[in-house]
Amino acid sequence: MSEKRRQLPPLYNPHGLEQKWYPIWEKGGFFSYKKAYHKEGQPTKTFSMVLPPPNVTGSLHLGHALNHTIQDILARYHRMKGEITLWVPGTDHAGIATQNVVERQLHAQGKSRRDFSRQEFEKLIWRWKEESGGMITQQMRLLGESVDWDYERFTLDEGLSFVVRRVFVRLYQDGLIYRGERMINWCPKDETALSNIEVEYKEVPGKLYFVKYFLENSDDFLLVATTRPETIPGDEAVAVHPSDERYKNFIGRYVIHPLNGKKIPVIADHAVDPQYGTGVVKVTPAHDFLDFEIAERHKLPLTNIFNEKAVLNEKAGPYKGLSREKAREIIVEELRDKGLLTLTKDIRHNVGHSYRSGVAVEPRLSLQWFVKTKPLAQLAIEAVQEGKTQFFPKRWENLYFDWLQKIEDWCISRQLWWGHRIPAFYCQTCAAMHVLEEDPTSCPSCGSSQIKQDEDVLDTWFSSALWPFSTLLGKDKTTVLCQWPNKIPNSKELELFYPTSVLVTGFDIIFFWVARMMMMGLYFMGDVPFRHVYIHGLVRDEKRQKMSKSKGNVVNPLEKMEEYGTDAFRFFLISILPEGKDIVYDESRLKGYQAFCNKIWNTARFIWMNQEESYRPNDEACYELKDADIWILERYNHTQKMATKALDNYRFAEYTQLIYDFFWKDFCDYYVEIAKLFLRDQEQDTVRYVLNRTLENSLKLLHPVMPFITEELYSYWSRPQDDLIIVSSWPTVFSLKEPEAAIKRMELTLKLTAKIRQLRHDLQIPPQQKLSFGFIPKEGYSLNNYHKKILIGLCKLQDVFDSKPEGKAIRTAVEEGELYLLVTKELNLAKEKERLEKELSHLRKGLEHVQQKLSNPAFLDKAPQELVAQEKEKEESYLAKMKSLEEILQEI
RNA sequence: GGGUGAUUAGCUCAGCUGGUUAGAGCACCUGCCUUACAAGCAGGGGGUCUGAGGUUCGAAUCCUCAAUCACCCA
Repeated sequence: MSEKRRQLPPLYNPHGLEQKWYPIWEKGGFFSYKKAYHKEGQPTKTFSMVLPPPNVTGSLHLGHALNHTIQDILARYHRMKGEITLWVPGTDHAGIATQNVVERQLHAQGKSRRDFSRQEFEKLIWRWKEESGGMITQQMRLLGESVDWDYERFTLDEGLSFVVRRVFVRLYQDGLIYRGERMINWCPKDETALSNIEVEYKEVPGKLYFVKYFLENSDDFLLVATTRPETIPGDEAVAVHPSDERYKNFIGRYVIHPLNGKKIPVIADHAVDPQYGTGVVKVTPAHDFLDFEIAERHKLPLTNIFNEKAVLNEKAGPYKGLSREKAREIIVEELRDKGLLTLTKDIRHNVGHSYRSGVAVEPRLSLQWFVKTKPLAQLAIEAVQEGKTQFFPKRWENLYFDWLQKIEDWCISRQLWWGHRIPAFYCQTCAAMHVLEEDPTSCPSCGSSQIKQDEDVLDTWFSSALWPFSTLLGKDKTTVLCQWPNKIPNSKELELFYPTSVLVTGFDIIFFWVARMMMMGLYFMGDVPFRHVYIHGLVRDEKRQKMSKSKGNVVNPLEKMEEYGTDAFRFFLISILPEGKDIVYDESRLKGYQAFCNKIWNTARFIWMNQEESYRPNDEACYELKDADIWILERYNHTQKMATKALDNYRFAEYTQLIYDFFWKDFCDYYVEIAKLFLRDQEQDTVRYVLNRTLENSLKLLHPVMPFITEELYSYWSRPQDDLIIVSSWPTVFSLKEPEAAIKRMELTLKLTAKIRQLRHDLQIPPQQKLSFGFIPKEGYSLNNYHKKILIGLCKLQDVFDSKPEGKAIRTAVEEGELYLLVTKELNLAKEKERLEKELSHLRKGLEHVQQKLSNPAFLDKAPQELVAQEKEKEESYLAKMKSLEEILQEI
């Protein structure tokens, strides 16, 4: 029989594995649920996820890498468990971000989008999208994501766009979408409305200006405190708190506007904070949320003095054409000249900024579209309260409830050209407005052909909110039309996979996305969009700072994958993932997991070096398992159970930790070392079987987090071509008949191993020098030749005797018996003595601890009897150990 | 101002329903190129679990207060 053995290089090289395996998986249809669906016939259990769609403009950052790896673990795990698994990928058109990219390009050519028609500009963006939009999906392949590319979606696909339109029309018909003139947050840079949650409040330095407003026909004045003097041209009143004694007499009188001399009233309103500034505020109804409310109550005129770029307009009179910053300078100057500015005070205050552009938002009165969110929010709250959707970790539910309970109407119109255009049509002839699923050719009211579609597009998050079902309805309008919302016939995917099993996302978009998907899913599908929501934290740098391009502390995952290998990188991300907290990026651990990959590689290498290439572990053969075999299989069983449980509970770091410990410590450090002793003996078949099976099952346990190396090594066993680890079944436990006695013997062997190694080190006996030990076990313990062979092998011994060896011997304390080292020459015992004394004091402390408990009558009385018995046992064991230690110390 | 979370070894973190002599990785120290792996092997040091009270037979774990830090909302 010619022995052909597989030769592997001694250093694991991850490069090339991604490129090798990913196309095999993708082209082979292994990511497609249909493979399992057709195999199994009628599905028993399904598993589905939708990927949070990244911006089509974006590239893979660390946050994506983490988020996607978590999902890939889940997808691969459930697929291996035999569940019909669908993971839907896709990208988001990202209104402002994408439009900005193309506008920047135009700007570089000295142009703006206004130099083009809307259609031309849209074409430019589409062209850009086709050219560069696929970058992130290519990067996702590098990460190994097992998404079903057949279901790849883009939020502006025909089908998805049609779903958006149908949803819009329906919500409008149901009175849940309306158009109205309201105060909204306006971004002067992008020249569009934003929703409330797209505004970030940042504490910035500012000034509080104290300005005199003289009373009509009087030398008396009210001192108004304001942070925004540039809005003074829009003032329509000054206001005080109704019960503020200082100003009671002024209510109902008039003051003279400090700039234009207009007469404006002094009003009383509860919204005024008497503690703020002087307790007198100016009211600028069109430029402040609070002032707008006050103005509504007091029927004040709304004077809008800014244009869409936050430049003062003709209503501001002489200040027309000034930017808000310039206007502030000039107005402050003018007030100072007039002697009306009495004081300025440096303060720090919160100013809203656009989360996209970063510029200060301008509260602005304008005509916009809104979703009436209260009724929808109620559905979303109840669904979570009833447990239809569960958050992991659970505490995130509080944040979700909080937000939904105080939710305000959602401004969904954006003054952009890139996105889903609002399907509202205005008749130029009869002024009627129609909201329609299909573009009309004439006005449904008067028949006029003079109709115009609304210029605005929808907030990108509006389409994202539909993602869990819009993606399952088909890419084209026709498939959507025949499937939804008509219940029959329904889409097969919708039936199989909605509600999706779990949504994986960061806490920062619970409001933006999770809550809104809940609202839309419940309203349109009658069920929650996902059963579970797994929330993970943000990745931060070593100093716990958020990573951002401007800080220059971004870590590029692709570089790290290149440097350390994708599997190591994935394992790293998951290992440092704390439950529901932010993640601190610590690269030293990444290096450690690179080493782990190498360890796996070399373990396989070792195993293959010792067997023929054609070797397959045969489950049918009758193996006589020895103690070490039983021990390692039991350790594996334990790991399998715990790791499976960890995955089922979304405890990802625990899952990786368990396998890491098992593989490296139990399997490599002990079992493989033991196996070396038997691989040339009679027992070799058994040992080889256990080595192969343990490795194989470990690879399977590892596959979800380390897909490439596991697939590579799995392929080295001779097996049918289509038998890939990605579609193998999740490993089960070995059935072991009454393994306890074997495990007990094995544990003693390993304990003696540790003891002997410790002694050798303490006595500074070089590793090469062979030693002899005698071990006399207490009753209930025994060592046979098998165990002795292990001891001899692991500890480099000459021999192990069953009695105290002849000649000078040093005794060492072990619970299970007496261990003697045969001394052949003078040894330095100082270090050993020191260690024993330390151990003795340790024991003394432990004993004290136990005796304290046992001397407490309340403990004996109230604690469970088992525990008391346990403590008594402990006490005895302490005493015994101490006694033998003391004896040994005396002997020394 | 309201809320949430954190505080455990030099660093990053486990420790889940109270019962361990408080764990891991990295870093550190000592000794080894033992033919799978020096990206390795063997051994080791290091913590009054932020502080103060309380509940309990028993607290890193539960409660209260305080301190510090972080994040979210206004």
